[in-house]
This record gives sequence, structure tokens and C-alpha cells, in this order.
Amino acid sequence: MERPVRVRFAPSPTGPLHIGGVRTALYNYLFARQNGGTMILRIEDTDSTRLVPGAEDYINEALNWLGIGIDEGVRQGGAYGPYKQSERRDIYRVYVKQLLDAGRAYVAFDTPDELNARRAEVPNFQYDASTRLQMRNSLTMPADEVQRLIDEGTQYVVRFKIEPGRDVTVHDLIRGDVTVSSTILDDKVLYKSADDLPTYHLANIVDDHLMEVSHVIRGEEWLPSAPMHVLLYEAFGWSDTMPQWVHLPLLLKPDGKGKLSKRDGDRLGFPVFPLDWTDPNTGERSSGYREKGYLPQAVINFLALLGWNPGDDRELMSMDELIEAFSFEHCSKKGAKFDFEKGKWFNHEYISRMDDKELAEALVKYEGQNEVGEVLGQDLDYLTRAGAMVKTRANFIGELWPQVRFFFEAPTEYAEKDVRKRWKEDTPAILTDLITLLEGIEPFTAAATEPVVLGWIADHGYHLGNVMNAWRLTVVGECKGPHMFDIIELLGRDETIARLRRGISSIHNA
RNA sequence: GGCCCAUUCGUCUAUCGGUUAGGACGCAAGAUUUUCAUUCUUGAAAGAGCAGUUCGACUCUGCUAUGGGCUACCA
Repeated sequence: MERPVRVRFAPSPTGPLHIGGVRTALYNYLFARQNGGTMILRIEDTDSTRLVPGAEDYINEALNWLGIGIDEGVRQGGAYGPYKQSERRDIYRVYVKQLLDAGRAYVAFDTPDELNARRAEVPNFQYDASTRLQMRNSLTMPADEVQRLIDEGTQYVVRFKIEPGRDVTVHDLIRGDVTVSSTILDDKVLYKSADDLPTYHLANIVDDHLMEVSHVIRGEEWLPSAPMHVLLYEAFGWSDTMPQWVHLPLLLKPDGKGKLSKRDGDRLGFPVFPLDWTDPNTGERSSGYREKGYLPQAVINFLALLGWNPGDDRELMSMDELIEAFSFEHCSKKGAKFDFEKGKWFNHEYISRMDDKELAEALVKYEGQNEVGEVLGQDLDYLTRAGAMVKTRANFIGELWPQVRFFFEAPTEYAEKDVRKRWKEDTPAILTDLITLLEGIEPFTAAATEPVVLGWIADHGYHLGNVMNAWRLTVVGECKGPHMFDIIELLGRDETIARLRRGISSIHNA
């Protein structure tokens, strides 16, 4: 009964990968790694009308950025390929025929228009045991006519013939047993001749079986069709190797009702996708976590805790720790409202704790090929020291540049409000003396300058806050930022004095 | 409408019959600080309702309410 763990993430390339999909992928990945199993990426492109160019690449790039490794897939290859459903037509045909031959499925010719008409006149119409004998299908038509229509190229579908009156139980690792009556299930379309492709239901079961998937870990939206999937395994005679079911709770809107959607991101101002995306058809742009300035580790950590917990108070966890601690037992049954503020906090923590050098590199990479990126990339050691001073003050990578900017560019403007508060009549004279003082301190380090300057201020009975902030004004441009003496150490004596001089001559408190 | 799933602070959650119902985010207050942040301390804040089972229920059962999902020749 114990089989090697093989799980799959099976997105449909109909657009950018949704953050909820990312979480599903993550849980699959964590479970696979924890059990020394295999993570499969299968592209479910059975709806040819909804394919979006670039979506498949996006999925790969997003998972790669997040560090969700794939063992088998279109790019990685593997012994169970092809891993794209549109390339598995030959396989599906065999299994459709098997079901047809066994009498577990039938051919139906009802057109979409006919079905819609039927739905319009019969409330709650359902194509099932109670109605299928009134429809145009191989159950009601002579065999030779069915064959003739098929030979003529008439479009048809194959429907799963569900026998009513049975209780079907899905054993779910998160929810326990879920039982429904087969009577309420409809005869789902399994295959459509129009594009010679199966629907999700058939392709899914066939692929999971052939790929020896041990655990199907997917979103809760699939729970209602799971009983039908169980019946499908039965119809194929694969019940003994049916995978374990795991239906994950959904990610919900932060405020209103319903599951998290693309619109919510636009409306509430946070990304719903891992990476930026521009729709090739409409040109519509959606922002992503990467471009927003998130660290992939932070996104992973945040997402992992949305619907799961380690069973103790830990919150900040690395991928390895998550793999170690993950379990379905601690998965929540309840949909989780998406809390963007918590996500920000995670990112803040990760930026604060990041190694200084790595952070500097991440910052250069984030700013990219533009002017800022060029300025920052010139001296990585300098940037590393500057970044270290401000990293606890940023929620996003993008907030770092405004905070280290003064290390690279001397201020040309001075915050009016701060000037008004701190620039007194005697300030120019005091700062001029400060220049003289600074010229004589060796070495020009925080450790050496701090006691000397502070002592000098005390000796003269100057107002500490006024002097320090006036000085800060000349160096930073505003009364914000890290410890002054750390700043001037990094800036160096010449630059510090130059900025003091410029400030003294150009700042005037009107 | 039908079917299924769920229900602890505003949010994410711990508790797997006996707790002053714990933690985190956010919020508020205070401390620290030459500034702004950070940091630290403290505080407010929860078992949807009603029945049952039990010596005892947030925990088990039922009903109600509420929320969510599904109900396509989409996944």
C-alpha cells in the first residue's frame, strides 16, 4: 500500500500563476521533499480555446524564482512524459475507448445550443441517469447511426455514465471522509471530438494513474468533483492504486466575499501574482511580488503559514524548516483571508535578517539596468555597509534606495520643516567650529569621532538635539536616518566636511 | 435552487473534554534614541446562536445562522 511519494502541480496555462496556485505548488513541494518524493509539473492545456502565450514560461519562471524545484516536467524531462496534456492525445484516446467498450461511457451528439435550450426550459436540468435516455446519444440511437454520424465527422462528446443510487466516499487527508450520492452527480463530458482532447476530469485521472501519482494535493474547488474522480478510478479498475486526496482550503479576499482574485490586487494595492505579467492579448498589466520588492523566501514563508502551521509558535521558517515541519494534520480546513499586512511584515523580517552582502547584491539586482542600479553597483562593499545601516527600516527592497541615496548623492535640498525646527541663528558658527574639530580627529571612525564631538557639545553647553540635527541636515538633507557617527565614518572626512560647508552656505532659516 | 465544505481576538492561528483560551500581524500607550526608524515593555481584542451528550465542553452530536466552493463540450 505504501507507495513512493509522487505529487504533481498541474496548472493550466491560461494566464499568470495565481498566488493561490503558488501555495498549492508549495505544499506539494514541501510534502514531496519531506518524503524524499518526486515533484511533477504537468501542464494541463486541454482547453485549446483558453491558452495564453507565455503563460507556461511564466509558470516555470515563477516557480524557479520562488525556489520550488521541479523534478519531472516539460523542461526537466522524466520517465513519465510527455508532461503536457496536449501532447498526450494518443494516450487519452486509448482510455476513452476503454471506457466506451466497457459501457462506462457513451457518445453524445447534443450540441451546446441544444443543451442550453434544454437548460432554459427545464429548471435545474442535469445530464444524468434521469435524462440521458431523452437525449441524442449512443444510448438512445441505433449503433449504425452513431457510427455513421461519427464517420461523417459530426462533432460529439463522450460522457461518463454514472450509475445513480450509490454513496461515494472520498477519503481526504485534511477533511476526513466526504460522502455524496452518485445520484446528484451528472454525466460529465470526458472527451470532446471538436479538438480531439479530453476534459480535465479524464486527463487528470489518466495522467495521475500513468504518472503513478501517490497524493493529489489541490485546491478545495475540486472537492465537489472528487467523488466523480473516485468513480472514474473505479471504472478503469484502478481503485487499488488510487492516490490519496488532499483538498486545500482556498485563499480568500481580505475584505469582502469570495476567493482571492486578480481584481482584489488592483483594488487593494497588493500583488496577486508572483511576477509581473502583461497580458499578450489585452496588454493589461498585473504586478508581481518580485517586482514589488519581495524576497522569494519571505513569500514562501508567508504563503506556507496561510492555511498551515507548524503546531508551535514558530513563524519565521526557512524552506528547509518548512519541509521538516510540514504536515496535512496541521493544515487548516478553513479558507484563509489574505492578509497583506502580515506579508509585509514577513518581508521586513527577511530583509532585516538578510546577510549584508547578499542584501546589497539583491538590491543591485532589483534596481537592474537603470541609473540607480548602475550607481549602486559601482562599489559593492560601500553599498553593503550603507545597506546594513538601513535594512531594518524597509518593508520592500525598493524602499532601500531612497534610504541609502544620500550615501551616494549629497543632498541638494533640505527638508523645510526640519530646517525651521533645527536651524538656529548660531548654527552656522557652531557647525563651522565643528568642521575644525572634525579635521583634527584621527582616525575618522564612529568610535573616535563620537566621544570627541559629544564632549565638545557638552563642554560648550550647546543644545545636543539642535546641533546634531542641524549637522544631520547638511549631511542627509533631512532629520532621518541611521546613527550620525556611523554615517560620517562611511562617508569619510572629506565628504562630511564638504557637505557641512555646503549646508552652512546654502541653508537659511527664513 | 441543489450538493459539498467550513465557523476561536479585525486578520493568520494554538488548544485534539478540565487552560487565567496562548502566539503572531495590525492597532493603542509607554520606554529607549541627537532625528527617523528599529528594538523593548504593556494594553485592548475571540470560542456565531440554540439545544443536547458529559461530573465537566471552544473541543463530541443535532438544528439554525453565517461564510466559502461546486453545479460548462473551463480548469
